[in-house]
Amino acid sequence: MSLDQLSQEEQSTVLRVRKRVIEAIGRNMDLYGVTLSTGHLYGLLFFADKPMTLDEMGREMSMSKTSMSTSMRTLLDLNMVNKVWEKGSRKDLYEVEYDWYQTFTDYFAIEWRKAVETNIQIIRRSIEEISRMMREIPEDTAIRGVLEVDKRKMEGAVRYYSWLNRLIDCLENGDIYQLVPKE
Amino acid sequence: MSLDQLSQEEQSTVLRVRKRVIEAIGRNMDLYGVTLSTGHLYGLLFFADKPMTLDEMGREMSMSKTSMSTSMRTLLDLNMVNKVWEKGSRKDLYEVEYDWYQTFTDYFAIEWRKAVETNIQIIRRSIEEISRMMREIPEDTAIRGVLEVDKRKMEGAVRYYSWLNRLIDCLENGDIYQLVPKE
DNA sequence: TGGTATGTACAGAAAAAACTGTACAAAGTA
DNA sequence: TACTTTGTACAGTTTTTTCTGTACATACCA
Repeated sequence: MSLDQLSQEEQSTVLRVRKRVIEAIGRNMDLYGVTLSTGHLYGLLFFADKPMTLDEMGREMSMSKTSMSTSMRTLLDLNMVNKVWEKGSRKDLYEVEYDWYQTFTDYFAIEWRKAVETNIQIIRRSIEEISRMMREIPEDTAIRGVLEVDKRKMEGAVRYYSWLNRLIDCLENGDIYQLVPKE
Repeated sequence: MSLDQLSQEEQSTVLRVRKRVIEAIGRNMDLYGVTLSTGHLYGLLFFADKPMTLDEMGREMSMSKTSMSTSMRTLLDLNMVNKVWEKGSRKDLYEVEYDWYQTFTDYFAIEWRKAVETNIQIIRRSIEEISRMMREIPEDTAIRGVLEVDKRKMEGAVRYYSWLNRLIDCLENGDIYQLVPKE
């Protein structure tokens, strides 16, 4: 059901309400590391009654096509919007992922998982290196103590990262809903 | 145990290993919305053997004191570092919060909670407004359909936010460790 | 109380990021 | 095949953010 079937006054009423919500959603999308204007684009798409093309968005947003294109790329990479295929149309169509639980999960599965994996690898390698050094150093020397402390700190970090990994697993496989049901 | 008890060579070895880890930690701190250089400062503090003052950090970091001051403020606000009081010293002392589980929880309790609360309030108010409008509009009109759809979308959002709120509760009260034990 | 050390506010400079317009590549259509 | 249409790469511009240095407020000390 499209907006242009409505009277001028009705349209502006609906748009005013939407705008406030779009603003609110967009403003907090920096938690996902996306730009305010990308957030607005997302909000626009959230209220769209059907998948939209870049041109349609441009009509409502006063943004360059290039900007919109890169914004959509960002949102696609985060699985926050989906590309929809419609035969007969050459244009790309976008629609928001309305399953926000999934969106939340994907964000962690994508961004946080990536960070965790890199860090865990770097730290493990560093622990290895330190252990190797320690084997070649006599006991009760100053450097041994320093290495010991550093190593312990890094081991703590690895333990935390492994927990975070398991937490993300629980998001992905849905176990989290046992503890925190959708309602 | 301080580094300057060690030989030049030993020091450089330790510093090389640390630097790689600091780099890794700092690079991914953008997930918490903090700057790369703030991340480096955090990393420096992570390996420090005792709470540090701004001047001590300045000696190792080549950053202006102002920058460091604001960085520390940011990290304090996120509960990622703590201010330590040591009598006899006029200087502020900072040390990292080594409980990273707590750090993770606090981040959500602070940043995400804030976003959720604002959005939930704005959306609830908008739902109210729409409901009020609908009561004054005859059935089976075009605008009613539009309002209906918008309302349903917003109700979905509220449901998600309430879930997120409960998830953050579970982080704060520790219930999360039933599902994902620290090990 | 005056003197000194310490952290931060503020304004301006530097750096980074976001945005735009053009030019082009890719893919569909006749 | 030539002709469109559509999305994106890229370089340059604008905007935003981060960083710095100075000036100042605060708190401690003698």
